[in-house]
Amino acid sequence: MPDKVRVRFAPSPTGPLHIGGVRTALFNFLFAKKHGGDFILRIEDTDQHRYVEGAEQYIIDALHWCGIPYDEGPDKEKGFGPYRQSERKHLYKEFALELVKKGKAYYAFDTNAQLDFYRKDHETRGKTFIYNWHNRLKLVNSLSLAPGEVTRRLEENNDYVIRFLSPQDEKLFLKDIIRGDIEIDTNQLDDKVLFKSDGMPTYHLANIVDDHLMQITHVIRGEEWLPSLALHQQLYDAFGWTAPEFAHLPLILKPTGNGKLSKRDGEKLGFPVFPLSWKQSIGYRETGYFPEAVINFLALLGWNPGTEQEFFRLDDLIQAFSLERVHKSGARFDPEKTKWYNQHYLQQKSSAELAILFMPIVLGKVPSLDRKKISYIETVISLIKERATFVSDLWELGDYFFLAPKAYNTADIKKHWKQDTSEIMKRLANSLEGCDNFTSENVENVVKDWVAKQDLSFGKVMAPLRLIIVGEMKGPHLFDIMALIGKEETLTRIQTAIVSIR
RNA sequence: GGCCCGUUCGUCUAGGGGUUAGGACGCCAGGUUUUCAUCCUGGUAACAGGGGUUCGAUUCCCCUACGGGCUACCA
Repeated sequence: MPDKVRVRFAPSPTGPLHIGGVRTALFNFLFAKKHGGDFILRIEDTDQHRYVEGAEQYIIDALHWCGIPYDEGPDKEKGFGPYRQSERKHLYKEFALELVKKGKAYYAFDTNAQLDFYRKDHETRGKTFIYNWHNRLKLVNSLSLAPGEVTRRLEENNDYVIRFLSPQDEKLFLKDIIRGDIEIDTNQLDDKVLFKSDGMPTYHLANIVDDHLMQITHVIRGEEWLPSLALHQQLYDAFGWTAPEFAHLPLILKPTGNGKLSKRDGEKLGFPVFPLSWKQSIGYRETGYFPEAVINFLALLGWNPGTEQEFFRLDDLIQAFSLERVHKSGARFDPEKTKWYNQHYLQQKSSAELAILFMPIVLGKVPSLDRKKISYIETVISLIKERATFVSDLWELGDYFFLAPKAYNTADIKKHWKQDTSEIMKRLANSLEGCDNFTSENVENVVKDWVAKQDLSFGKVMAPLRLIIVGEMKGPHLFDIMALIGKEETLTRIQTAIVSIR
């Protein structure tokens, strides 16, 4: 690789970036950083009709949250800008005209209505209408019209588009880093519109011009672009430019059913497809996923290092990444594995980090809680975090550290609360009363000594005691819980239970 | 329909002419535990089918099937 590697992520601001787009951005970023190159964000907003307010900012925010920084972009001018195609509008027409001059493209005056008619008509006859060599002379364009007529139409400001003149009977040999060699017969290709009647370029033209001007060395994009590769290669050739190398990424497929993952699957199947929330659709961030988990999961979807390593942080990915190890086939999205990754990264975080994230949730449930009790929350988290996948799980897992049980699990009562249990608990409470230094160890000793003297089994005492303190048969070491909520609260809970159970 | 790309456990995947086809998620079972979970151990489960090539094919080639993408003055 002689030149400095420069790659770009070029989303269209037609809505929120979805998880497939994030992965495309990620792979671009990884490739750039692996080779010490630059990663560029370019906004492809050439379609004014589909422009969605806020989408561009969403893309920027999403990349930021994911931890995928770009070296150049709309808000990071580095001499190759502007990075928004709408602001580069003035550039494209002369390039389109250059191709017309070279005989590589031509004017076409067909109206949408005419074209629609041809398409529908062909369809009803079981055929496909393709605007190319076999019918372009029967259509309304500068190839079929007399030169004077073309000039007249242009002078009268008739609507026109500029189409690429796709060659006849040629074989194209294309190269893709992931897929290898691809052979295409140009007779199958259509004369794609390069320049629209609204004065804007189409994706194809703008893309090639900008990639060239921005000195992009590698184009890494989704597989949906593979059919356009032939056109793009021909465009580079027509301009006399050296084409970048191409890599087409396999698509991310729906977890179940057919087709690629779509924006609607999230709501239907109950998992996020967007990094951040967008209107009604909840995002990964808001669901409680850590960006590390999302990145790790996404990286392993369609790529793997060839080792058995499963956990990668961004820096590890940069080290290990290579396009050669990207798969050819589409990968089904698996929400379960994403959760597993999140659980892993949650475990990696310290109780102090988690306490900061958990605090607002606790405050929401117990508004009266002393904000200074962050160290208490930290201790709680250290006891329960190993069973959590999300920060939000922490409440369900440890609510009894903050509030006395409102009810007791009926199945557990049936199983563990016998005739004499109330009496036993009453006596246990008495002996606990005498425990002055209420630490986990001391409480444990007191209870054990007491049990030994009573001719009772330890289990027969512990089960109902857990029911009293927690409300059901769950949670960490019971004496840790008792010590943490304190002697007074422990005794209160025992009293409450004796009165309310049976 | 046409064109292009693909196909290893349910899912993500390793592997690659001779392997007991490996790992991970999930699921199941056992162990640990005062409970639940964690954790540990084990188990379940795959080379789409048919032809070649070859001493030998899951691996290479062809066909079929299936899956995916594209087929706009959208990107």
